[in-house]
Amino acid sequence: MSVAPAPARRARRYDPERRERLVTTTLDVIAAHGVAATSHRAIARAADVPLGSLTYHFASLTELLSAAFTRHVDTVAARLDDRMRAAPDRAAAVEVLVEHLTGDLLGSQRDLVLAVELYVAAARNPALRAVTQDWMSRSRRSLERHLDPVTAREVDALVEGLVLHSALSTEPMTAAQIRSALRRFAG
Amino acid sequence: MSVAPAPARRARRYDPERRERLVTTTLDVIAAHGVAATSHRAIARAADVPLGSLTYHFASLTELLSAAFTRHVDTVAARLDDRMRAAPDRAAAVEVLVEHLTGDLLGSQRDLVLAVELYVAAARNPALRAVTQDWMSRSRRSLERHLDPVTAREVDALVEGLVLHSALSTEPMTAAQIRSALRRFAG
DNA sequence: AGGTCATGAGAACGAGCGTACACATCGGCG
DNA sequence: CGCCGATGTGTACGCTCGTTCTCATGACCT
Repeated sequence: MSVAPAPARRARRYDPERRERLVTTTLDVIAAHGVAATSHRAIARAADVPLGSLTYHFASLTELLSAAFTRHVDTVAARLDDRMRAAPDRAAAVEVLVEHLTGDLLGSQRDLVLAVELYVAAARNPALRAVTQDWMSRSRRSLERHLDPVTAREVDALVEGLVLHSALSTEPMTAAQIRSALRRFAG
Repeated sequence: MSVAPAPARRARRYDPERRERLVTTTLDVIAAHGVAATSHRAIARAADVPLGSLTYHFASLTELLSAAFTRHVDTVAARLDDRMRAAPDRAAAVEVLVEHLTGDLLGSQRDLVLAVELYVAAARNPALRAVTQDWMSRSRRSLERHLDPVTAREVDALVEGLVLHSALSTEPMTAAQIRSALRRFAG
């Protein structure tokens, strides 16, 4: 008779980029299933990694969530600021904003969902609130490249509301409606 | 010797309003600790009621959450509509909106928190999304009493963004800033 | 070449969860 | 008055969770 089958121990893998990959996988899981469903085990499954690996690379789940959201905010904030910096004047800046909203955010459900999920999580988790604050201040600073501070703040709130509406409404606003709303404010 | 102490079974209580009380207690727990922390056991503790009582009155936790949010939305929506209906003209309606935002929503952290928590929960729970949709459509209809549909929709999004900003920002906008933003749009 | 230690793997623990269920109680109706 | 079904109570089950721990492995340094 043959020996009993081995306990199917997974082969050890040399994986120097694992920590990095865990961050991006975490963002994927959040986008797909929400923060509430983002557990160590869900991430481990998605990254095809043993459970223990997560707490080895990140002291706690909160730390991992924070790292993931920080990366996401960095990406979006940098993209917005690059575009705003490139805009020659106020009118162009408004167009940039329209494009930013209709093209990137509303275009990809992913960025939209991540934004809302971050808002949610931050409401109860102080560690994540720092990330939200960072996002808000960077966003506002980008807007102030071409708008006065008062207008910038108001546009920022409007944009936030548009994002939220589009994420939750069954009939999101069209690009034309968004352009009209922004022009009314800052055009 | 005396008999062993009774197993401390809680006295049965005649409590005809319990179902009703569970709804309001659920809202309290959500406001205090967030939807994510709102479990059967947390509600039972807060309402001083045994665990089994919750599943007796509500078939599932989702059903209880839905009932609670529905009640909250009804309250806020009715209050807003009453005030909008009472406004004689567009200018008065804008003032009503300012008061609605600065006085009620932003004044009480409670309503603010409940709004954000509902947004969050609805993003993943279809049963709750119906409640959000109801809130959005009723809110928009109230605004349309004095504003044209396009403006109403934009103001609605702006208000949503203002609520979100105020819920999460460490330096929320002042009443004067909010008034200025709304006037700019609909004044 | 050999030893070491960062890294990887898997099992286990204790807690909290939603839900189901068996049993106790009693207001209200026949 | 006597029962019965609506209501109230406590416990148990099966599950998932975050975290901890032990042990294996092999890349890198001397």
